[in-house]
Amino acid sequence: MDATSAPATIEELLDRILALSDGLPKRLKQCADYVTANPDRVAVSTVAEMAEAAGVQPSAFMRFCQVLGFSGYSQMQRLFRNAYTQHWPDYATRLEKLRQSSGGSSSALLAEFIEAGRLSLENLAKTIDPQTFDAAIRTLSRAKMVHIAGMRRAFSVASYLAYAFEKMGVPCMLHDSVGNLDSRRAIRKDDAVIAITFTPYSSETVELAEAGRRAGAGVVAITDSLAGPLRPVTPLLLTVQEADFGNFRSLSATLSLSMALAVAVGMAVKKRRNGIS
Amino acid sequence: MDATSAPATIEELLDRILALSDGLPKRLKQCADYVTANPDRVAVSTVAEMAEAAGVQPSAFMRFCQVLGFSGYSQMQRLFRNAYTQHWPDYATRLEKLRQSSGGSSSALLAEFIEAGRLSLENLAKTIDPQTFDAAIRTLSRAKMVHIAGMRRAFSVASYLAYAFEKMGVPCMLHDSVGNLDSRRAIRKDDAVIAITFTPYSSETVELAEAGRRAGAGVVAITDSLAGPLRPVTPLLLTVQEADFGNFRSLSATLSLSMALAVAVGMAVKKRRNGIS
DNA sequence: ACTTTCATGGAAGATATGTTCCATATTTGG
DNA sequence: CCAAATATGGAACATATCTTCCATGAAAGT
Repeated sequence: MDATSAPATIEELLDRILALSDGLPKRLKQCADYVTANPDRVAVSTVAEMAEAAGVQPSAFMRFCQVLGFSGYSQMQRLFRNAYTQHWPDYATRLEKLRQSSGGSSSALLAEFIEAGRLSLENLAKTIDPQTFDAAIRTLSRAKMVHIAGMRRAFSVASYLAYAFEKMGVPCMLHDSVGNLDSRRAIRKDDAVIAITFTPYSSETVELAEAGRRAGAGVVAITDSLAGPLRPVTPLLLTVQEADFGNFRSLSATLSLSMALAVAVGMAVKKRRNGIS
Repeated sequence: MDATSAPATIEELLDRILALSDGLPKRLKQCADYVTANPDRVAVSTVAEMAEAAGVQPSAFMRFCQVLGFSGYSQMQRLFRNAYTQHWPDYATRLEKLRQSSGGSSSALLAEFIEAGRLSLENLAKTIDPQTFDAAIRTLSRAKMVHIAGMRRAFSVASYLAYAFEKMGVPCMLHDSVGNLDSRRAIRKDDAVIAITFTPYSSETVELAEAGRRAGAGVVAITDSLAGPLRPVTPLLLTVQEADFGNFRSLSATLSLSMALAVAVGMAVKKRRNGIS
């Protein structure tokens, strides 16, 4: 018989999962992963639901509970049900609560940023022009190499794009100013440049885009205004209006756009390769 | 027969309770009062428990549910459970479908990413624990220097944090692997580390957080699981579940959280300085 | 290659929970 | 004060859910 007794708190439970999870059989590991990633669902789900979500049989999930020291799923669930009260089911109400939470203004701040993000996303869905988006994808997917430029706040977007392109197998180069190297010369005729900049526009980014244009490369811009400094450089302007909150722009919309762009380009590149070969 | 159909949302339900409650028999009114006062309990309690808490018999509570238009307690409970359980759509298969439908319009792809972002934000609002958030802010604002660690996809978050801290006048250092320098030694006792990593966790980030802990620095983690490798390192875990879309995490929630964190810390630091001076 | 041990999936059995029914109590209207 | 209508409590019934068991399949060690 297992001498280990049941965990008394969720922390204990998570500690125990962490301690055991390396030496666990495949299916039980699946359970462990799912529970640690979605601990909140335990309170409101049946074993059958949990098992399905974790991709195992109910009986496997039962074994998982027992390995942890519980008599069964019910006992484990009791732990989560008792600790449940904090989370409030409805988004609107919950947000309202965050905003008003008297414990300090920090939660209210978070609520504002969340709302700003949501507004930005909604706005993006409404304002994006599918034709420009498609054209941008075509341009980027034809390029031998994609150069990515973004400074300051746009740098996080640029670095994400680099990550995503890399993951999708699209050759790319992230231009940063480490060591103050001037890498403009690296852009060639059959490359493409993707420039990201917002007011106040960063001159380095604009210059890189211009260099790309001079070299005959395709240029795609992600920016916040149709009339910005990138307008003369390229017609492929993807504009994103982000809701800002006290000088901090949400970036949610910009990042979603970037992800979609990266994935679409990656898919197009793959299709092109298969088509040619 | 009651022509009224079951409420479809929790708001509707509460509205209906409010509308009916004046003309309700004594026991049913007790039920109404208890439910409006503790709506969160419905998702995790049995009828018997609810009835006892409301001071009535289970059968009375059943009648209450039926007066509201539900077939019984289960149906009403389903409302609360569904509202709580975030059912992320199955993005993996959706992406596959998009890929296969050769016409696969890129706008549809973008729409999916926007939707993923929106869901992530809503989920963040529902699951964030204000107390942990506040504690994280306190820890970071007391630090002489904030060290930021994040690799791969988390790097864009890290770089944004660095930008925001910089802008708020908080001394910070972004740890990247440029030149493969080992910068762990730079962490001192009265510093703090903010480590960002998601499954599959990056060992460099975890190591940096551990180094911080050993040095006696405060450690704050932004991650996706309560039981990840950062759990043994610090209790200050800010967990964010992002909707995945074909292996691409939305990051909207993570970034909103990061912005709020940066601004709150910046404000706290300024207050501290003014208080001391 | 064989045996032993362990993990797995499915289905059958046990239990808890939801639901209904009806006799009794309470209220309402004459 | 009486009769009709309605509300109430408790127990019986039905169902969903948990839990266990065992035959099968996979892995590890000899």
